[in-house]
Amino acid sequence: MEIKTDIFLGDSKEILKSISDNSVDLIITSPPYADQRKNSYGGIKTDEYVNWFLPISEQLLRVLKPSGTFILNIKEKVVNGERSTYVMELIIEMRKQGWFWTEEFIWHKKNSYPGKWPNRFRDSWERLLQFNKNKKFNMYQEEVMVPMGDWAKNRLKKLSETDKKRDESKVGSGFGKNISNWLNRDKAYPTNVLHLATECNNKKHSAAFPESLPEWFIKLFTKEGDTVLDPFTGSGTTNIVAQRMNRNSIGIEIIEDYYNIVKEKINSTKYILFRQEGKYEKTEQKRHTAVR
Amino acid sequence: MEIKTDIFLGDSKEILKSISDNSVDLIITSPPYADQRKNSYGGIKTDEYVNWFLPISEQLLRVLKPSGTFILNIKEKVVNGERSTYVMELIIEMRKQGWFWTEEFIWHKKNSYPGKWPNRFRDSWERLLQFNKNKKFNMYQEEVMVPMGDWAKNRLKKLSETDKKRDESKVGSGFGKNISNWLNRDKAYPTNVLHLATECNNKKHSAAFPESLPEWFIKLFTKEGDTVLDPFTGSGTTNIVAQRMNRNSIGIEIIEDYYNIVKEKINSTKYILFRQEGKYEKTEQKRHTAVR
DNA sequence: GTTCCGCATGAATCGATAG
DNA sequence: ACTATCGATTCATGCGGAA
Repeated sequence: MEIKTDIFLGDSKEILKSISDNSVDLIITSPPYADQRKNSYGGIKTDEYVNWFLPISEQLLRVLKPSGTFILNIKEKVVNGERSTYVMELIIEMRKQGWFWTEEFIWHKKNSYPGKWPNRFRDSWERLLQFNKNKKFNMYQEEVMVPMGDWAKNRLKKLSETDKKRDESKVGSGFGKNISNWLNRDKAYPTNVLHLATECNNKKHSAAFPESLPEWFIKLFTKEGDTVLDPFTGSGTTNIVAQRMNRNSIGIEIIEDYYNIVKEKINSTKYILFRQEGKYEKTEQKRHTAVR
Repeated sequence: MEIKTDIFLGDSKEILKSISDNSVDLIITSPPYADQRKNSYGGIKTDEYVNWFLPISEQLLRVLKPSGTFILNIKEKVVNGERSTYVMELIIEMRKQGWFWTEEFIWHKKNSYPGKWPNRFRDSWERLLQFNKNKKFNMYQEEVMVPMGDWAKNRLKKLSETDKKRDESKVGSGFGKNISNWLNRDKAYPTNVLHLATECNNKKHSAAFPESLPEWFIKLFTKEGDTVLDPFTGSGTTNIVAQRMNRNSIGIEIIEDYYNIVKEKINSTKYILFRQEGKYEKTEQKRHTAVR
């Protein structure tokens, strides 16, 4: 099997035009959030955000397969003591474009940014908006089943054994990091609230989401050999995870420095022999118990 | 001190007109959600929901004190495989009325309703929208502080004691837990994600939220002697909790059966002995941690 | 090799200060 | 008056170094 990973340098709005209709199984991205500051990464102003994004979502609608899914990670900023409404306006406008707004997952960021203010608490969650092209779409729910039981106890177990599991933590994380418990035969379907910590290590790109986030959705909405697209690929997390999980992927990045970083980290083609596929199976313990 | 609890029978839109301007410190309510079925409780149709609610929120804006807060518990239903957009439209329209949309808390329902669907997971969260009349409002953050979640330091110390404390720890965000064991210096401010279970005892009113929900917001946004309003009081949870916490409260319910149930459960006046106002302010925090 | 502890830092926000 | 910049605040997490 041959897995292709294509990273493009340029503006998504333009680059997307070169991608075929109905060719992508999953789009997952975390676009630059609206920001009033001018010099920040991709700083689109709040009141321009919807108009900036709509031409891109129009292209995304075109390239997505009818059975595909679009996951949009976004959160509105506080402006003048108030939450902005551009995300809500965006949802409403995207529906007019033809998107179905199927679901809103919540990403609960367990380690949110600290701070103390007189009128609000720390912001500890982000939206993961699920859009679809049709009401019927591919969803492999069994791939992301979680062990039954009290979530609180589970989390505590994980935390007390964090040190032991340090090495496995990056590979395994479906919901969090506890892989050893996956041998339990009693499993349940997850809910639409995801508990993941942000990765606060030395990424050069400030806005990377944790690998477990794209990993979870790639498991849920694609199978091996499918194609994943991230039109704001940043440090390339989506593409790296996709390649590791034997999915073809496309990444687009407008900033040359990030583009170069990603190009260095990823080979454009990954050849999988039978042996290597077996190796992947061993690393991803969850797949063993999942129903194909 | 005398605490008054007034329950009214009738339509909120009308009853609210009898309440004075700028007289309420906190409005917290869980209105009937939109529903396509006609015979369900308060079944307002999806596409009529915003127009149905706006006259009520207009009255709420009038009766709320400038320093007050409005907490709206709501979640959009799935209609034809899609999330409805009426909540977002409502937020946008309420801002036009003059409300500030300060924040959106997430209520993570740890024990969400069971079920399995081919195209979605269990819905395990609801919105708690915070609206304000001014950008400055009363907020008593210390009242809802939670124990520090730094288990790393305590991991392998005092295992037995730690285990006991863990159940009350950060995962619960202070809901339904015994706060008396907390030490002041071990506390942290909470985030905008609230973790609490729905109460699954068979209330006659189907849409009751758990007592810990209004309790948390009453602690956060009011002090003793303040006034709390629930324009859709249902089984009276908000008023019962408010009275127990020595807050005046107003409840409005349109369905006579519920109204009667609440009237039976609550005395309209509660007299509190031996309260010294002067001492109260300084010892407020200790009192709360001691009593609860 | 494991366990323990210190520390940097992360899609933040407000309010004060400077231009 | 209005905008741009900066410091203070604050805590879960994972990494690195030490025991």
